[in-house]
Amino acid sequence: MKRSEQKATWQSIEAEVLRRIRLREWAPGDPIPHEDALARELGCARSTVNRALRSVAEKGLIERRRRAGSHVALNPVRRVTLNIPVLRQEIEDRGATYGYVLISEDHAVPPAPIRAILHSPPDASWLHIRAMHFADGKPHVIEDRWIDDTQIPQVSAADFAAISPNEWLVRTVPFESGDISFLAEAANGEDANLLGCMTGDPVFVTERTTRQGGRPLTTVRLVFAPGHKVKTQI
Amino acid sequence: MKRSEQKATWQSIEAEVLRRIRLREWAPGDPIPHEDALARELGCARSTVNRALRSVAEKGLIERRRRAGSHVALNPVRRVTLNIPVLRQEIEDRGATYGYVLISEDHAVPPAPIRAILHSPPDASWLHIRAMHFADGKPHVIEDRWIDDTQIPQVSAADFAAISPNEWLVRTVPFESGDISFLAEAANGEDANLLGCMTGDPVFVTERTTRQGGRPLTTVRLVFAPGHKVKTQI
DNA sequence: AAGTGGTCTAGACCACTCC
DNA sequence: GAGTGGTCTAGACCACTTA
Repeated sequence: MKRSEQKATWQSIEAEVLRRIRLREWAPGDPIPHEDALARELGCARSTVNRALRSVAEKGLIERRRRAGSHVALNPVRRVTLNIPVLRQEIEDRGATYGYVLISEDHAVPPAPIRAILHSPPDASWLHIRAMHFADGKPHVIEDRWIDDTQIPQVSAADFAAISPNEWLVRTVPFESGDISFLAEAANGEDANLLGCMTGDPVFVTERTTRQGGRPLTTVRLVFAPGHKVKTQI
Repeated sequence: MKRSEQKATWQSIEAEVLRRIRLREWAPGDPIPHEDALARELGCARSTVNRALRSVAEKGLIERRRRAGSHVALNPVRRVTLNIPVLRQEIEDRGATYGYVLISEDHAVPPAPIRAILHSPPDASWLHIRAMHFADGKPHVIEDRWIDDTQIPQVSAADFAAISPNEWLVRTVPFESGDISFLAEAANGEDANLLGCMTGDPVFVTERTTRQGGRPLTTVRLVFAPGHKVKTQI
């Protein structure tokens, strides 16, 4: 590899490492050369090798541990990144016209399954909002959200007839962590009615809970109209 | 910020940047200080600032362009990473016993929708495999896969009665790129029969196509048993 | 044309782990 | 205790953009 090369970039180092892993020059479970050794072999600084190997590790193809070195992963895990934009953005990015309608807004005690998610006592009342998002006038998704307005007092100033909770929260409330689930469900009567489909039709559902300092701030259930697909690249 | 500090780490710089964005010290759309300025202000090297800002950019909270500088993103996009392990691994990681059965293996011309995905001429024949994966003896997912065995000749040596195409391919075939979709569908009669559910039950479906040098190598459709959830952290 | 982020280098120290 | 990856630094050059 010592031809009339340009300068080695970390991308080129990464490509070389990926090549060796793909061709089983370095087989699953094998240790790979240390950063120092690779730097010498490939004619670059150790930090360049470090940058490349970090990228390979992020892809799940090698595992790195201090003192133990780097090993080719035994169980290569595919890591996929999903972009989750604000719903309005998602619709407009597809060239469709965005529409939004508030369905209901009140305070209520969440049903048991929601309480479990929120670690909420059986008598605590949350802000409950239901709304719909449209693409080109057609129902796109139902937003069913519970908000802890004791933790987010500014919420009382929000006008959810004009801006969706989805968008308001993203723009207003800093969040720390959360979890997301994706699942398939049968549309219940009310969902079907709102989405303009038949009861029992399969619908794609996203459940998301957002936390701050370990405490749930809000949990939302998004029920997408039949036919919705989430796509991404590997 | 010039108290008796430890040395500034890129994580601490990142935390400070995130704090300023959250508190709207730097509002959406605003330009943020240049790397040089931040390095001076926070008392560290520019490369440390660079490392921190790159991390913030990966999270989708700022946009960086040469010459134009870094700006707080107008539409913060949540980025979520999904881990997609080999099916066997996924089941065993949950503490369940993995089971696998080959249903059918033959050569056939794919139906039109699959041909479209594969950019396959109307008369080309592909290797078609159907198989099932079990968790603790219960049907977990149907694997319905088409493989281009002209591009993957080694496939003739694989024994898909003993190892699933899913696992064999991950372990054997290097891939370059691909795409994944997630959707909800109604179980058709055959799927329902295999999964032990009712026809029309909502099922979570994953469609994945893998390419090498732009050419599709394989496309697979995974039909999960009702109740399946994909979970991840933000 | 000029300014900003992207990257490389060489050297250094440190933190974590495994022996 | 020793070796490996993790990170910081100071300086440099480059690539890309936009003014």
